[in-house]
Amino acid sequence: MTSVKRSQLAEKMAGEITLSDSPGHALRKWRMNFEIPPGVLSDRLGVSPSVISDYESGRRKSPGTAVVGKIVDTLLAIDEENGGKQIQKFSSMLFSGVDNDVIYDLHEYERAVPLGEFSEVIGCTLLSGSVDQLIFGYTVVNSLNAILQLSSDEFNRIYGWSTERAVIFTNASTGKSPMVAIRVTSFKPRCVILQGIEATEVHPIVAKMAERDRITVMCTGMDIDKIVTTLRHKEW
Amino acid sequence: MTSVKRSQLAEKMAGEITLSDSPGHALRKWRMNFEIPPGVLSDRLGVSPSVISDYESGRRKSPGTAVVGKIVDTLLAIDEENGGKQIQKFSSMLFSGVDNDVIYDLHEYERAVPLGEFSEVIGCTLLSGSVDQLIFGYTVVNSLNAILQLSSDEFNRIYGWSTERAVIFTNASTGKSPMVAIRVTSFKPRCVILQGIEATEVHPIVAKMAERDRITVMCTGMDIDKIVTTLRHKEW
DNA sequence: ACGAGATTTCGACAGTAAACGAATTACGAC
DNA sequence: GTCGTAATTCGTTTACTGTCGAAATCTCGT
Repeated sequence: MTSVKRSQLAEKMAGEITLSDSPGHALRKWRMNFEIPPGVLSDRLGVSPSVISDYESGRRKSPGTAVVGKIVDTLLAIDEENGGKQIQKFSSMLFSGVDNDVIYDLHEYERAVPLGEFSEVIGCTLLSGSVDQLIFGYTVVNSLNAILQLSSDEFNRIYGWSTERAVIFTNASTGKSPMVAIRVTSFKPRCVILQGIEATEVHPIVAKMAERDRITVMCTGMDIDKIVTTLRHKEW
Repeated sequence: MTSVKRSQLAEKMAGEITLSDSPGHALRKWRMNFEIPPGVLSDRLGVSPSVISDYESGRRKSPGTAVVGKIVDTLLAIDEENGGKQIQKFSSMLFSGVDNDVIYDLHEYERAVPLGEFSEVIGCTLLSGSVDQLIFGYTVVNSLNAILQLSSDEFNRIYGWSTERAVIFTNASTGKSPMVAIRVTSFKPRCVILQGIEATEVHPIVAKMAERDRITVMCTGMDIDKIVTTLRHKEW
């Protein structure tokens, strides 16, 4: 399962390293935070131990994004194999109270994605509105109940960095509650996708509410894990 | 004034760009988010416009951290000059509800900093505990009142990424309230610094409470903006 | 205090990033 | 549709990254 925590932490680490005056020190700091010896890291990266040492000592003043990314990812991967203890430790610093339990996945694309294509790859049926628009990311909301109990401040977080996005509600029964949740807040996503439900099972009021906020509504029966895997790794 | 929002956003941007499969696209995305034309960016960076284009088109597959950092910083600088509209727009995504008003500054160092040196550069007088230890960062808390109203979840955020840090309370009167705030929570910083107060003005109970949690307490009369500037840019 | 293993330093080198500037193409305004 | 400005593409140069491997150095356990 793709972890929001993991990618948030990765982003924080990469950001800190990249902005640092001495990326080497930042790199070392994080490796030490994860309590991973240089040798283990270099093994996993398939490079000689001297490489790690060279970076950390600052011999390379401005390592490329590829290297930084690979190192960050490897640190996290090693930690995950050991039970994710450090990721756990840092997770309280991320995303305030809203985490995995509520948001199953949240992702921003680097360019505008045509909603038509997006919906196609996850097998959507159009219920209302137009598919002819662009989105920049998506959010998969896991538990509607949990969402309803969030403070408005926290709620806004499900919108990530742009409301030009699709919000996917898992295990919808009639689709009414998700639409109510959207209705009562001021931020409107471009598109709502109801997962785990057939077009015929959707409550008729859903289309009405959607039109009022000019939101496109679709449904899909595809398994949620398959959806997430597809959406995360798709090259648009 | 150093803005927490600004550096948080910078970190997010840099992280996203660094971890991206195509840093060029991420770079472009952010420049466009800020609505800054390539020419303006290149001017500000003092490079030819083709440089920007080359990065964004992906001719450089793995730009160095220095370049990414400079571009991110320049985008933010240009936005700030235009009133910080975009920074504002994105700030709701950062740091949940806790922001500038409460936390005046928050910073993590890349290596352990001796508390002795740290306290010396900001002109501290030791009141209780030992100066012979290491810290990894600091937090400047602006308004004690605001702090007291935070939820525990939010409160923990003042600890940043490690409790091995100094927490500086501005405009202390007797130092009692800050210590109470610390007392009632489970996370303990290594050191509390009371700003804007003389050693003789500190309430005697402060030392007692500090000993109980084994926290070093100091005070300083140095101006808070000077403190922040000093601490941010100091090379240890 | 010794030695094995881990870590760091450093010379070498191939490949690529960083930058320029000229040539080309795209985009608005009229 | 044409002109002018802005943006992109691309050839070229220089400097530095990315990597190795050998040698030097550090760090523990006994």
